[in-house]
Amino acid sequence: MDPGFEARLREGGETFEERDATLLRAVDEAGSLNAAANGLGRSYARSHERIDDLETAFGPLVERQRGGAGGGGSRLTANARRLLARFDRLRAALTGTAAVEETVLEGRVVAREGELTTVETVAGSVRALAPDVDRVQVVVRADSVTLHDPAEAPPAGGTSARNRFDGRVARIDRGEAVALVTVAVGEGDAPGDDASVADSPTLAALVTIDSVERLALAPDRPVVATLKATATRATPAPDV
Amino acid sequence: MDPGFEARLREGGETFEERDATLLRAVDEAGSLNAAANGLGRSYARSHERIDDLETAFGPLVERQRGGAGGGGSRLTANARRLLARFDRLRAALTGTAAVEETVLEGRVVAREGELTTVETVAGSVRALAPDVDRVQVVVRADSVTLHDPAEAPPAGGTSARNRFDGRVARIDRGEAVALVTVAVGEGDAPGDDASVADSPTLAALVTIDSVERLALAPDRPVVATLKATATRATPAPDV
DNA sequence: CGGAGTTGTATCCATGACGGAAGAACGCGG
DNA sequence: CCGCGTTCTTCCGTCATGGATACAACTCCG
Repeated sequence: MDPGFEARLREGGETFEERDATLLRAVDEAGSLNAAANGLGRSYARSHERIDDLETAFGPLVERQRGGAGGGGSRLTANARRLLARFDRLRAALTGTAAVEETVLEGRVVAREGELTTVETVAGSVRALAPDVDRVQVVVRADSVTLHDPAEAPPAGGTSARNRFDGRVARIDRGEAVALVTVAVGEGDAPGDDASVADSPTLAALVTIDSVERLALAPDRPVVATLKATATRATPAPDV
Repeated sequence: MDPGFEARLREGGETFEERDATLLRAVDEAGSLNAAANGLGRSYARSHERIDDLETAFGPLVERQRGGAGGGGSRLTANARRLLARFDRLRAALTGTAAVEETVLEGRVVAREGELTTVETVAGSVRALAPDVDRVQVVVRADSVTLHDPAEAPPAGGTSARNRFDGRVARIDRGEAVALVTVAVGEGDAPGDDASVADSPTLAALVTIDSVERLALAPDRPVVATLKATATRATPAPDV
């Protein structure tokens, strides 16, 4: 079951989406709306209409010229390029979060100040942004977990990363440039107690290969994981 | 222009989306598919068909019972509840990234190891995940920036947060439980030089009110911002 | 001056999605 | 044994989407 999404930009009742982005890009490459629509296997008339609609909401997108050398053509405006870049950024951000590994911890809310809560989980207590229910799932995205050398871990008061877990490396999955480090964060496990590592809850952290080497990460090495409360979101737990 | 998305879960050619989630939730509340479809203003026949299709891809979702007390009814399976929870987590994660403030820095790629690059920007050099182009926009999400007390900032080698900026607080926008802190990260600005703060590039950081107080953050106070390379994504810059 | 290859604009039509309606099967309760 | 409110199944009308086609307008070029 793989997660996905469809990115959108809304403005003035009109929504710009993937389909529109590919159309604009095709116009940019082909130099004419006709060729673009043709190349995409879409009808010229609809594409033309679509661009008209988009322009009323997002401002001028293509400069059209009819007649002339080669019969004319269309070019993207600077506004259109900015729109495309904005759309790309949104999609990149969403792609990141949709694709990245995540750790899910079930727990219950034990304190709350507005949206900010303290959630008690098997891995200890976590500060997270949570909706107004009692039992929640805390979602920790692997790319939001920072790992530290225990000797040099920042003191609890000196940083805005308010969640801190002492743990030990359980596993390292190396990729090309990044590595997924699984950290056992069982609360009361004594160092050297093998059984506890196998059983304790884990937290996945996505770090660069570089960091793996700088921190000399290896299975069973102690490590400190920190994560920001504002990057930690909770959702209602399923009441099975 | 506000960003948005449509979350999806794909499995076996079928895609589960918002519409389906609301249908399942309505069945859960109403206790019968008939009442659910009716309440949503959707046709029973279509809703029934849709659930059938979803079940062939995602496994059993509703236990149907026809006849009996009250004519029967439908209840969600545990599988359906897990699916809903999974969908909620995805949506929550996407909502977070779509809604959060972001800082965009233009720059050029000066080094690359696979997907991991070093990008030179006005705010200094940043390690980020970037596609294979020369000029990029680096996107830094405010909830991925961690702030530190300069005196207690972790040494560069002892943490997996590989990007580090020394700066000063430019502005603090307090919310209910969180605050958006704008940090001036100009490279060579001398402390006390007011003009440089106004001109230098800024980085937005989303932290809890709590952290604002612990770190005694206030305009013009020095602060260290760190962020992970794996949470920093770049996209091609628009070639205007 | 005509041809070429566009941009505009209008119209037709195939397809799919959806609601509405109608009817059969079901099983508990009165 | 009958009625009720479901779940199932089928058929039809409607609407939105989008391709296909046709045609006028335009302007540079040979």
